[in-house]
Amino acid sequence: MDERLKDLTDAQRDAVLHVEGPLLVLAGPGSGKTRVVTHRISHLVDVGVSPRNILALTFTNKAADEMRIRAEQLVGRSGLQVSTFHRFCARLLRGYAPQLGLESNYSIHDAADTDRAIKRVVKRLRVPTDICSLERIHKGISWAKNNLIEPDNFAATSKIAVADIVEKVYKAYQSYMRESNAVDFDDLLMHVALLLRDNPEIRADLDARYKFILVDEYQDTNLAQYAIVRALSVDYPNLSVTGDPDQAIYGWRGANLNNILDFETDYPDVKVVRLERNYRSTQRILSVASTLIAHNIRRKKKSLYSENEQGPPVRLVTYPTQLDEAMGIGERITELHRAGRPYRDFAVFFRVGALSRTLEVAMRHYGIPYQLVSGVEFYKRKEIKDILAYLQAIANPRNEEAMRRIINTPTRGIGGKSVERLADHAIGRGMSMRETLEHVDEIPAIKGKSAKSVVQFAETMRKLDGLADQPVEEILGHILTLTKFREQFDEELEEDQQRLANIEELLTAARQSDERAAEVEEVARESGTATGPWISPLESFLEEASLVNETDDWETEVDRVTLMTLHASKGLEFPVVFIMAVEEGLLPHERSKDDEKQLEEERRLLFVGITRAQEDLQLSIASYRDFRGRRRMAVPSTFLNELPREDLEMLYLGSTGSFGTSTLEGFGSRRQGMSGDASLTGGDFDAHYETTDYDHVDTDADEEVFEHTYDDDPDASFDPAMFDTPPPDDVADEEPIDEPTVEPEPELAAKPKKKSRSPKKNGLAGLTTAAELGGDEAKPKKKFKPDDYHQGMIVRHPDFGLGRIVAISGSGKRRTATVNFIEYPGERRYVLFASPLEPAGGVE
DNA sequence: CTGAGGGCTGTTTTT
DNA sequence: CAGCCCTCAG
Repeated sequence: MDERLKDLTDAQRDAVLHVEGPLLVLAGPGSGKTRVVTHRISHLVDVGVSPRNILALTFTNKAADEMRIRAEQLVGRSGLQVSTFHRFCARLLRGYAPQLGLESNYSIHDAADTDRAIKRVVKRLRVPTDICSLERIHKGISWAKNNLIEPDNFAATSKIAVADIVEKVYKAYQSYMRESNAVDFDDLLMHVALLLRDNPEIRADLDARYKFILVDEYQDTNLAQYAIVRALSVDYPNLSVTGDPDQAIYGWRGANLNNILDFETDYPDVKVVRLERNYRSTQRILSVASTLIAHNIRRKKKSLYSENEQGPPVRLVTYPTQLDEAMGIGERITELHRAGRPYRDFAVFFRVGALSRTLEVAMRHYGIPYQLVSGVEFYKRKEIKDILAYLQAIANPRNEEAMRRIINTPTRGIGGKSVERLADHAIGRGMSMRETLEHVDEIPAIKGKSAKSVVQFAETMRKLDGLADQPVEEILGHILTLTKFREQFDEELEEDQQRLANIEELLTAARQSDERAAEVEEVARESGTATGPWISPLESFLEEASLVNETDDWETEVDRVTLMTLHASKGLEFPVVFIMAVEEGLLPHERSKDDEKQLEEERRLLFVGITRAQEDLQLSIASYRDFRGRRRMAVPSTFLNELPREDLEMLYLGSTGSFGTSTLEGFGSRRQGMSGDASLTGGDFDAHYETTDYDHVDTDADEEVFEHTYDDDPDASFDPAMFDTPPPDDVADEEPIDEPTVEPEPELAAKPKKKSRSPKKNGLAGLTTAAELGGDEAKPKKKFKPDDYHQGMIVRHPDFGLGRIVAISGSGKRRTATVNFIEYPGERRYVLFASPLEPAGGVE
C-alpha cells in the first residue's frame, strides 16, 4: 500500500502483510528481521488492530528498547506493549499475586539473593553440601522451574543422582520464598505459566487482551516461556515468532530449540516465511559464517546469500601474547580511525568477561574511547545492594534476605548470634523476622546491648516504613541519614570514595526513576490506558533494579568502541568486528567441549559473533595467554579449522603490532600440527619474543611498563607522538610529580579552550590539575543549560575536580552525562540539570 | 561483637 | 588471582 512497503523484499513483505493466524519467520542474521517485525506492527495498526491488543516480547531489555523505539517511530506512542518476558511477567504478577500465594508488593530476588536464599535453606535443613554442591542444587531447582515442574512433582521427573536432595531443598526453598513474599527470576516465568494453566478465566481474559503476540528470538525460549505464549494464543492464535535456530545460544539456561523447530507442528496453519538474504555483511564474512555453521549436525539447513560486495578477506591473526593481541587490536582501531572511521564502528567480542581486562588497558593506552558492556554491574556492588535491601525491606517487610542484609549494616552491634535468635523466634511463632523486631523483649536470649540495638533498629525501620509511597530519592535520603550510612566509609580511602560516588549515582538513578514514574502515571491518567495496578515509585524502582542490568545502558549514540561478550552481541551489528581469543578452552569453552550438543552451541556462538560484522572482521588468538594467574600456551580453536581458507588472510603480528612475515605458509604449517599444543612454538614466533620482554609486563597495568616496553621498541609502528599526550588516566599520575602543587599559571587556564587539530591526540593534555584551571573562578557564575554540554567536554565537579564527559544522552532535564574524572578513576553519571557540574572550558 | 588475617574455593554466557 | 568464608584474637 504505502511507501513503507516499497523497500521491502517479497519475503519481507509477505511477513509484514500477514495479519491473522500463526506466523513463523525464520530469519537469518542481517536479514532485516527487526524491520519486518516493526513494519508488521505498523501494518496491524493500519488495518485496524488496536495497539493495546499487541504484545511484543523479547529476551533482553536491549532488544525491547530497540523494538519499542522503532515501532513507536511507525505507530507513535500508543499503548503498544513491548517488554521482556521477565518484565511482562513481573507486571502481570503484581496484579495476580494473590492467586499465587503472594502479595502484590512481592520482591524479586536477583541471582545473588537466590544463591544466599538457597544456601540459607540448605543450612536450615542441615543438608550436607559435600555430596552435592550448592551450585548443583541451584541448577536443579532452576531446571525444574524452567520446565514447569513444581516441588511436588520433582521426584517423579528428575533422573539426576542427587534428585532427593534437590527435591528436599526445592520444597523448602519454595516455602521460604513464599514466606518472604519473594520470587526469583525463574519463578517469574513459572508462576505466570502456572497461573495461566490453572485459571481458565484469567487465561481467557489475557488471551483476549493480547490478541496479537510477537515473540522475538524464539529459538531462545524455554518451556515456561513457551507455555506462557501458547496459553495466550488459544482463542486468538495470532502468534508470530521470529528466530533463527542457528543463533540459539541460551541452551544452558534451559532454552529449548524444539520450540522453534516444532512450531509448525504446534500450529497447523502456520505461515512460514524465510528470510535468507543477508543485507549486513560482505560475501566473505557471510561465507565464513555459513561454512562454520554447516558443521553443526543438529540443524535445519538454510542457505544464506548476499548481494553485497565481496569485501576484504577475514583476518585470522596470531599474536604472541594476549597483551600483543589487545595492543594489536588497539593499534588497528587507531589506524582505521585515522583513516576516517568513527569509533562507534568498532566492536570487540570475547567469550568470557574476564578477557576484557587486557583489552581495556590497550584501549586506554591508545586513548581510544570505549564502552565496556556488562562490566561489574552497578546494582551488584555491595554498598548499592545494601541500600537496595533497605528499600526492599520497606516495600516488602517480609523479605527476609533483605532484612538479614540490613539488620547489621552499617554495623550496629547486632551480631550473627542475635540474628539467628531472631530468626528462630520468627520460625517458632510463624512470623516474619521483621515482626520479631518488635518483640525482642520476649526473646530472653537477646539482652543487654544487643537488645537495645534491636529496639533502636526497629524504631528506624518504623520511621522508614511510613515513607513507602514517597519518591525513591526521598526515601533514600532518609535511609542514608537515619542509618548514618555514609559514615561507614573513610573519605581518605580511594575505594571508599568510589563507594560514596556510587551512592550518589544511585540517588541519580532514583531521581530519574521517580521522574519516569511520575510521567508514566500522568500519561496513564490522561489517556486512561493504565495497564495494571498502580505501582508506587518505590516498587517501580526496585523492579527496574532487579530486572535491568548495566548492559542495558549501552549507548549507541556515543562515539566509542564497544567491548562486549559474544552473548551480549546478539542482535547488534558493527562495520568492524574483532573476536578475540578464539582458542580451545575458551571458544569452545572447556566446560562445553565434551558434549556434542554444547559444542554446537559454542559454534553457534561464534557464528553469532561473525555475523555481527558488516565489512571487516578479524578473529585472533594469542600463542600465550595468562589465565587464572598462570601463563599457558594457547591452542587455536578447532572452529578455526572449519573456516574456508579462501576467504581468510592469516597473519602473524609481532609485539607492538609490527607486521610479522605472516602468512598462509606460516599458519598452514602450524595448522597441520594443530592437534598438539606444541604446534604453536615453532616457526617465526620465537623471533618476535626477543624484541620485547613480555615476561615482566603486568597486564594489570601500570602504564610505566607500557611506556617502557613499547616506547623503546624500534620497530614500533604506531605514532610515537601518542606519548606526548597520554590518555587522561596518565595525566593525573604524572603531572604532580613534575610540578608539585604549583601556583596556577594563568595561560594554562585558557589553553584547553583552543580546539586541537587532532581531536584524538589532545584530550586533556593541556590540562593538568584542577588548580591550574583556577582562573575560571574569576568568571561570573553562569547557569549552563543541560544542552550546552556535549561529549568530550571538560567539566568540573566540586568534589571530584576536573573530568571529561565520555558519554552523554537525553536532552533537557533528562540530559545525562557520564564523566571520567582525572583524579578519580571510573565513570560517574550525572543528570546535568541537577548536577553540580560546570563546564571547565575545554573540548577534546 | 568486631575486625583482621589466612586458608579455601572456584572461575561462562544472563533475566 | 580474585572473592568468600571461616577462624581467631581483641
